[in-house]
Amino acid sequence: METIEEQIALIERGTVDLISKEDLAGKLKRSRENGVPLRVKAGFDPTAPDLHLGHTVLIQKLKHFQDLGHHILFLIGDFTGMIGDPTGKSETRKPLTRDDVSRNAETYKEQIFKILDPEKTEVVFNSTWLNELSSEDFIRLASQLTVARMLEREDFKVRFEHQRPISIHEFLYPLIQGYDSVALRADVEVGGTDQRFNLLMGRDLQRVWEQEPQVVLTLPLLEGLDGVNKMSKSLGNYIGITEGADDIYGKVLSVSDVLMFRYYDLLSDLAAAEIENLKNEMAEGRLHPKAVKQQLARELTARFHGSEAAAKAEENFERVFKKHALPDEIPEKTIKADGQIPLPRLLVETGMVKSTSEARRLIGQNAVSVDGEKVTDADHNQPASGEVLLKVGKRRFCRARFG
RNA sequence: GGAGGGGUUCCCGAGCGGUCAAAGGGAGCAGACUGUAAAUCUGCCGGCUCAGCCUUCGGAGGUUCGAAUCCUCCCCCCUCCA
Repeated sequence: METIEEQIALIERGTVDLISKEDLAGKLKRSRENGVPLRVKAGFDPTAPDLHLGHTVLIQKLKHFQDLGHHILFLIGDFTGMIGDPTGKSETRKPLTRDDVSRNAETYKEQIFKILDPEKTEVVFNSTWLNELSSEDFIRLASQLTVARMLEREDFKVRFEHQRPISIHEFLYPLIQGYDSVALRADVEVGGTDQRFNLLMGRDLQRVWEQEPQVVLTLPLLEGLDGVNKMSKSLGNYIGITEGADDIYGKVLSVSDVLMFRYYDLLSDLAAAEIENLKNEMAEGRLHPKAVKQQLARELTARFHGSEAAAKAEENFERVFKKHALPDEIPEKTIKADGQIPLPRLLVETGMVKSTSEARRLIGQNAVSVDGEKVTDADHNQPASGEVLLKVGKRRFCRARFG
């Protein structure tokens, strides 16, 4: 069994803030003594059930706690979802229906249980207790904090200074998130660095309710594939954890060398020393950057698809991009046509391009081949018999069968 | 309640009666180069039966030979004053 120090080391790894280590040590010690696991809370937005690697930074951390025997409270903010975490530009969201919420919750479970142990994870919804609060309760809650305290939050402060609007309800978000910790009697809350203020709010409110303040842990936001913006679905720079093995593998490999080590630090299960070692070997020219990246791609692909699928994805990748051969699985489409069919139309019907205009452009750009032969004439008519192999760009393949 | 500023193609943002499918940037796509990297360079980037045609500039009407550009009404967003 791990010593308290070893537990702290694992928990602390990769974190930006740990408030505070003393509190954590105290809680771990007490947990050990009376055999009661710590209650570890993390909140998630009910509207984005498509998890990507950015979310897994946090989930991996929860896994660490779980591995140490603690209890995970996976909170779905179906109530707070109505407000939306203030960013200054987001509007109040449309309330989700009960059906939406439960559907999204199922999707969450499907995904997080690829990493977390369902037996040791409790999924909770904050509407459960928040819907019970009366207007009076809300006013009492709001009376606990001052406007000045709220304005300490970076986002509010900046907007206030620039005389940009802050809606009253936006103040409620941190309050409510903090109150969730009270309701759940959380010992620890984990979140992104952008959540620091909200997480600390939990400590303040727990003190008001005469609970021991939770330990706050923040984790860095993972950069997306572009290496600049944070990974997010709306920016399209993400690797979804439900994506296929080939896609995950390919996307990891397309990441820049600088970003690669960021991913190593935040996502890999390798010990910090091993990562350091890889970095040195590469710097000294003993390891090719691509080999290092491939190792990461294998690890992450294997996490969601198993090592066998990861190995296969690597094989596929090498075959398609290095030897310019075909992937082992090519989507097939049956196309209705008699005699012949204009090539742009064929490309649209197979779903490889959005419009005939786009098809014409791509043909003009030397990006289209039929049965391995480049076609450069946009008015080309394809004889519609048997089947043909279509290729657009480097990675779009389709086998069209005429029927 | 009063005053003012806006809504343009995926995003930001120019345009302010014809030369506008609409500058510029970003994103995206393709080609070159590579390690499918990154960076860089080049091209594309509304649709179609594609040297031509059709549909776009918050919505609906109107003026005009001609409107994203002018007028009217409506919807929405923002700022300031109260």
